[in-house]
Amino acid sequence: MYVTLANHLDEHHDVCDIAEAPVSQAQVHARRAVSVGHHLFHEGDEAHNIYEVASGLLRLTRVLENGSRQVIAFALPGDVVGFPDGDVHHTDCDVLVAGEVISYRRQALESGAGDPTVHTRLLQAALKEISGMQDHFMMLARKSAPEKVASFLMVMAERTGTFDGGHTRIVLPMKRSDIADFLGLTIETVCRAITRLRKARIIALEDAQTVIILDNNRLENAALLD
Amino acid sequence: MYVTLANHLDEHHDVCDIAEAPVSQAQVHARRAVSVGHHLFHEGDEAHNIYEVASGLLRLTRVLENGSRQVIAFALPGDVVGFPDGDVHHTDCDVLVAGEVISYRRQALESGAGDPTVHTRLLQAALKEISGMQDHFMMLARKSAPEKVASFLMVMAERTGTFDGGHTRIVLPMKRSDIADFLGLTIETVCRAITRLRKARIIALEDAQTVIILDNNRLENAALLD
DNA sequence: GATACACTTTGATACACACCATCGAAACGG
DNA sequence: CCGTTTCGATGGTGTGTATCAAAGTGTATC
Repeated sequence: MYVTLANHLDEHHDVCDIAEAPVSQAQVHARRAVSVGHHLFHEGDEAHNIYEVASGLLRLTRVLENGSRQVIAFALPGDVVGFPDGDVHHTDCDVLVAGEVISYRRQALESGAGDPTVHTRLLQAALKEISGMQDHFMMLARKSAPEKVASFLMVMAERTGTFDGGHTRIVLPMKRSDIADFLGLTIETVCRAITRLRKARIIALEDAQTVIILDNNRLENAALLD
Repeated sequence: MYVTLANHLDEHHDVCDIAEAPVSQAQVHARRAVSVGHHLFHEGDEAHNIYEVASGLLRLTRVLENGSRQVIAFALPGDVVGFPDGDVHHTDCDVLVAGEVISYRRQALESGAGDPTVHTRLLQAALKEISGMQDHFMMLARKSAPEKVASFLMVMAERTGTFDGGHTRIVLPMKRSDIADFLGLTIETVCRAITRLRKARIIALEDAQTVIILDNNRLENAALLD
């Protein structure tokens, strides 16, 4: 199963290792709390920092001329966001779930002169991002609506799911409109896909934000509904 | 107008500057001719090199479990391809138009220890790639078929177009199926979109591969056809 | 507890695009 | 020269998803 969200770094390399590692260069990075609704940066802002999510959930968005919005990615703990294009950020980034981020100076990525560990780490994050986005291409271009929603749930389960009585429980902190804008669908289509998964007893909803995966296998091949 | 193909490097910094620059590190890069049909790498291959296109046209593809193919990008002169995910390539890459590529050792990107000029250049190419792919997201997810085709023609015109009696001429070396797989459409839909643009006198076809842009303005807002 | 608002869900309809089939043109090989 | 193949273009049909509309659910406010 490939990852369609922004990519997590090597899981064996815990975020805290970095955040609390001895600082070899002054001002290389700093941990910082962020609250819901706060914008880390806007599209067009000069890019001073790159951020690694320590906890919480970020949303990266972009707006088309016609006003339609695309959610580029949801950034979960371990993800790195804010890779600049030239000198500026090319997406908006705001906070959906409060948490902490580690900010790195842009130079930590762009120059090999600083801490080589951080440099390599950020670089690998950028490369993983490219790979993950290519996966996302496949999904946007080639999957049906139910397949997209099922894939999304699978990825969220893999990354944020908790076990609970033999089943996996997922919390979806984002709104249906965010999911729709992430998958290239409408809100209604997302709802319907979820409803059909529910009626097929593949998933169950505790509430609108909380999904229980009842049948992982069928969720994987969720193209064949009804 | 944003770029939906793989991203060109700074145009003022000609490819040849690098290719023929004094080599400060042995084995840093090598120029090499590639012929039509040749594969530079396959998905899953161990990634030894990163390639910059000097001339010709490359195609990056990926295949879904169900067999459907996605063209991730067409790589034109100035583009860099083959950014690894971990140790392996995550796309296929083959040659659509013969030309020359400059191959760099993967270390030239991943380690800051080598030639810093090359390192920075490859890194910036990777960052531009991320930005360009985000643009491509917008197109795949949010644009209609005619808009996608029009955008594609605009980008090709911008990058490869030649002027000819007041109009821009574009050569499309790839097949309709490649364009379709790039845009997330079917061959038929691409053909029909082109036909409608032609009947609306926005473009003209010299032959199937050669497009003349008759009305740039209307091509930009090509949602409103008929 | 009543009202208001935001969000989710469900229903009905329309249409864009996929799918299937056909045909013409060009390229190729015997 | 003519069969074969490949590619592009076009027509007809079906369906998945967008769109429009409205009801349902939860949460905050007074």
